Amino acid sequence: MSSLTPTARVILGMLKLGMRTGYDVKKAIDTSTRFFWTASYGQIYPELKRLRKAGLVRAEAKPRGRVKRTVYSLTPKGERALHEWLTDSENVLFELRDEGLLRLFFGDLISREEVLANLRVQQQLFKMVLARFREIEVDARGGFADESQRFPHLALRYGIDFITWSRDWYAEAERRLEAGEPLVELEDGETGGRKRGLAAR
Amino acid sequence: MSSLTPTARVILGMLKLGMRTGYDVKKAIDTSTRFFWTASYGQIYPELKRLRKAGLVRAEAKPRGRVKRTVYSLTPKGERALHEWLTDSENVLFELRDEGLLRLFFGDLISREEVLANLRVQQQLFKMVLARFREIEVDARGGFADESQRFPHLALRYGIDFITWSRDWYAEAERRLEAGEPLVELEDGETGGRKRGLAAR
DNA sequence: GAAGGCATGTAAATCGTTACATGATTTA
DNA sequence: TAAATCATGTAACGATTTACATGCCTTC
Repeated sequence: MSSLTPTARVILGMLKLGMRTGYDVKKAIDTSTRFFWTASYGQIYPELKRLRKAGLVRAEAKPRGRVKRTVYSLTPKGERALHEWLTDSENVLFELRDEGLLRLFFGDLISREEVLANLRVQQQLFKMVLARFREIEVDARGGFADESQRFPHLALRYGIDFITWSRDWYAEAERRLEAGEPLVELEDGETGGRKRGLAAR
Repeated sequence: MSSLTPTARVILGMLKLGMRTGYDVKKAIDTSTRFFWTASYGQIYPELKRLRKAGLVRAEAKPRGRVKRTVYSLTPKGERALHEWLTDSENVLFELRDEGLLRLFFGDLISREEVLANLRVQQQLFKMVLARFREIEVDARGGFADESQRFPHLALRYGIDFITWSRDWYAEAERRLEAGEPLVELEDGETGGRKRGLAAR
């Protein structure tokens, strides 16, 4: 099992992808993994120091003019730890915290109109997120999206596709609630009977 | 804006849905919102005490035999706070932490075979999650799924549909990587040109 | 009589955000 | 010359998990 802290995982990867300073790493996170893996300065700088003490990264003072600046890179030990984590399939962390869904869960406690309003607000939020994603996708041409770095783009695609799917799911839920149709379809049998999800198309 | 802590939100809702003890609330969370909203005993019991001090819930000692037992219910103030939160559209919390995606993001740092292995492991995990979800959906007949409580079932449906979608997305990514096809399709124009997501069907 | 479920709690550790502080360099 | 960006860091607070501790009641 990998013993890297959550923040260490993204730091080591970003350093390997060419980021050099803590500031760089933070910027890269904010423009790429932010949707599914965040980290703040309050995590990054202390973690870089821990990683240095543990011998996974080396630090070099590389001031730019009079500005102090520390450039980090992976040690062989850090390379090994990164590769080990990337190919380890135990306990893959997956956490979701979705307040919109929690509200939907409690939909029976408010009026139909209030639920409809919530469903519409959610769709608006998804549309705003999508707009931001699309900007990033265009910007990214200069950043990660060259031949040797296809996967950052693929992960971004997952984000766009997921939010699109989710927006459509909410739209369908709204439509059904408005039309007075059953919210969830009845099961067909256990086997083979491909269960049509609410937003299946 | 709602000032309820994350744990308070789910506790108040669960009490309103009929849960009575801290233990009940925990069990309800574990069998229903766990996928998108968790809470541990270490959160729930202290939070119940805070809510009582704040006057949002009342606590009655209702021992069962010799076992001490505290039964909670909402005060009018608690009802108001719950309703306010359920209909408040500011700052809707959405957080995702997905290690599988982070690994995919760093796919350029490992071999094609290793990426394929990761994609397959992810699909297996999704299938296991789906199996658990389906059990819950069947069990839930006795719990939430009566006429007056349709929305818990709908939220569960979202979970099932989402994981199903995600599994399919990973399957398509695997297929493309195996076939040597481009991982992300090129854009067609800005307008109207319905961008086909990787796993669109 | 053993196992599992009901029930309540705390302590320690970890994880993470937010707000603050500082100052140089580059660009408009 | 003002604003944005580069760059590093800390302190306080808040959220959360894990592990531990306890003991009764119900079902097999």
